[in-house]
Amino acid sequence: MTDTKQRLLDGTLTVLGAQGITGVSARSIAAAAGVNQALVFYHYGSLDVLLATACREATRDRVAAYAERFEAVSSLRELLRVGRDLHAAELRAGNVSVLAQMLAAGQHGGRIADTTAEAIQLWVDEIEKVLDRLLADSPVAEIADIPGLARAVAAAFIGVELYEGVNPEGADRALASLDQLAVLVEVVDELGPLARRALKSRIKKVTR
Amino acid sequence: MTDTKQRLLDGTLTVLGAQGITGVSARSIAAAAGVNQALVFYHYGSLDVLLATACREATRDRVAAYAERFEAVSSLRELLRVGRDLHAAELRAGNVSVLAQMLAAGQHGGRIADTTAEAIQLWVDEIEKVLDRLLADSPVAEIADIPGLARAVAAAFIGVELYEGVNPEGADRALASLDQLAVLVEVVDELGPLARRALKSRIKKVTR
DNA sequence: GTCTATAGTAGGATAGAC
DNA sequence: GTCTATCCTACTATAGAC
Repeated sequence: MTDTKQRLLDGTLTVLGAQGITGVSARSIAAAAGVNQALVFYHYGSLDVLLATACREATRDRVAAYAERFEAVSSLRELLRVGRDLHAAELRAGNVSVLAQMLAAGQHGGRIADTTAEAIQLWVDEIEKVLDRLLADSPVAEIADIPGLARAVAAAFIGVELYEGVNPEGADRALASLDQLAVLVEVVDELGPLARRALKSRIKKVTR
Repeated sequence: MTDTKQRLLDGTLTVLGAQGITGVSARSIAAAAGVNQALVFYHYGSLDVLLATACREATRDRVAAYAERFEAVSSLRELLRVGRDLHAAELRAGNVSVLAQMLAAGQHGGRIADTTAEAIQLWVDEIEKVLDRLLADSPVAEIADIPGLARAVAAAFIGVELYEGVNPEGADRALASLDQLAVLVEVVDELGPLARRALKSRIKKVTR
């Protein structure tokens, strides 16, 4: 990967973070990268390809950077904790909501949509592994589709990232309330075997 | 409200739904509205104002249209049901994710950000009323900040709307898993007074 | 209120010198 | 690989006729 190609990828993330998808252009990206505008097309052929590549690489990097922390997660509250740390770190780095911006841009098919779906899947896979591990013995696993739950968690996280952009206090409050809720989930999950058996039988009755 | 002003508002929603925020321009909106491009500026002064107005009005309309259904909700599963119906109806109408598109566009302050925050608040207020009612006697109310929870629900819903755009099957699966999860919540919520008291005391212990 | 016309600007993309 | 220069298109916004 030549220096310029990489600078263009970095520049893409910079612009997405600083101005959002509406601020993206070959010129704005090249300016952020400190290179000539024509090089966007020389190296990537089109803006779409550059955007898609930047999204894919950035997501791969972030997922890899957080893989260890995901592996160490041993409760739902910790999973939320990792999510909040991730959120805070991205905020500081200015890389906020790159995925969210790409999602908005990719609502109508095409390369951007495909790439964004793949990028989200990288996160979903990580979350799914964690949920599999955490919920294996839980009543939750009896009734809920874990891969579906992982998708819900990823989508919800992206929604909060976007919400943060227009209402930081509201987003913090939302995350705090989820943390409080996670306490309840853990308490339920730590019920003794007797209560748990009662719970499972009730679940069976309701879902039958 | 003159006919043309209204047509421009409708046209704005059409373009946002069909092409997303990146497809928005005075020309594309005027074309969708079937009016002259210059009228955008005659009636609204700028694109930003038109976008903000359209978002505000559209959200007001949708919230008003669903107010009755929200009032009738008597369980978390029903709340989710209303959300899914809303989601499906907007999908069919092509009005999908107008709020999500505006959120993406409003990530960096300005009129769009303010208007979007206000629009989301309209949904949050409705959700909060429902949660207040549903969770009044629940252990959840003991520990969780209901307004915060309402914000989390609204943000998560928007995230799923966006996810739907790039992965419809994934989004459906996510919503289905939440429905399954809601069963668990209801079962817990319907525990007898004895079990509930035990739960509350455990919660006190954990949160102390 | 609505139209045409247009000034001025920004952006995608390419050609060709170096 | 990188640069300048440029073409062409699309956009915002305004002026002025009707």
